[in-house]
Amino acid sequence: MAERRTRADAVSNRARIVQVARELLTSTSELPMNAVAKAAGVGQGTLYRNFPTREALLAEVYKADVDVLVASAPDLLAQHDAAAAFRLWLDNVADYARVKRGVLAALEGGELAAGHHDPIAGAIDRLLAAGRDEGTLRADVGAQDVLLLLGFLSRPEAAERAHHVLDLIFNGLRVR
Amino acid sequence: MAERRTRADAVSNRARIVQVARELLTSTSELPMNAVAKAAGVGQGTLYRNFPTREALLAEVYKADVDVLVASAPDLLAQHDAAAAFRLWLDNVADYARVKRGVLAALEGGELAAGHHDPIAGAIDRLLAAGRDEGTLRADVGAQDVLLLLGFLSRPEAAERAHHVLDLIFNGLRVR
DNA sequence: CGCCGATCCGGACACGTGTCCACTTTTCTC
DNA sequence: GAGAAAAGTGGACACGTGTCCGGATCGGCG
Repeated sequence: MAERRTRADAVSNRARIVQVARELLTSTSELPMNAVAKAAGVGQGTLYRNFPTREALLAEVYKADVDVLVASAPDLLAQHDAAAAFRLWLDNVADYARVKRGVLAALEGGELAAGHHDPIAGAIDRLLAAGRDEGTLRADVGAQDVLLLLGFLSRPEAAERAHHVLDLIFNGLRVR
Repeated sequence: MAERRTRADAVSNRARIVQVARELLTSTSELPMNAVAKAAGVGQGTLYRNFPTREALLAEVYKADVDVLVASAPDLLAQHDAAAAFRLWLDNVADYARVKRGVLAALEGGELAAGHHDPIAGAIDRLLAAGRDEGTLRADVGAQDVLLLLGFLSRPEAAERAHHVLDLIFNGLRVR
């Protein structure tokens, strides 16, 4: 029995990778995986074992930001009716997206896998449920749908039209 | 003056590339550029000069399909009111997207460049304009917005929810 | 017909991604 | 503390993308 604990060097390696990635992202928005590996002083194998995809790494780097975003949902719900809260939350997402494309990439890697269940999806679910109870948002909408619609934010040309398109999306989610 | 005409071999090469690409796509949905080059018996340079991006190549391959899609817009408008026509057209897009992801990729490469002006955008503009005149579709929507929203179709997990999400989008574009 | 220069060819390169596995290091056990 | 097994390492590889440029090739012209 007695599960072996994870090796000390493994932990520090993982931490150093995230650290290095964060630093690299301050200078450019590029994030070559092999550069991360080299800068962190680890091999490609180590990097990819810790973070199978670039998204996984970005998710870790921007975890804090994502957490703020997720946490803002209940706050908004406390201060506004569900529809307004939802609308405001969408704007928050857009703002984050504009500053750091990475946040977007992170949430796009959305875990469809079992157990893990994406916190962003959770936040959206909350907002949708509130709107549903309130009778202002369509009942046939799931977080998955919203995530799909929000995907446009990752396109580079979306920046300017973002808020307008969000308007259209929001309009479509309201009950008629 | 007297513009030199394009060399005969250049023309045949271009044609052969498209031909080969089409054949490769019948077996798999993958389309490695270097494989195309090799199969067509040309160098990478030649391939990339003719089609700078994979999307450009796909656009050429699926040109016929896209043309059908574009041509269907006026037909639908002739037989239905603008809102219905638009809704039906969106379904057409989704159907094409499901069968051939390539069509999607093709239209996503949407020429923002001058002069060329994307035929798909043209079709959308027509539909939108009709809806605007009719008073059933929002006046503040551009083809660009619709294209952005339609982007979700290229995500692999969109397949099942596609029609539902299109419903939401359509709902958002209607006047309230 | 044959030359000349514009045009086009095509493969070598530089680079990034992601996988694989022989080897090293760490932890546990005694 | 010593030994062994497990856990982790890291760099070589295979592959795909896209660029670049020396040289072959074609079309125009005398």
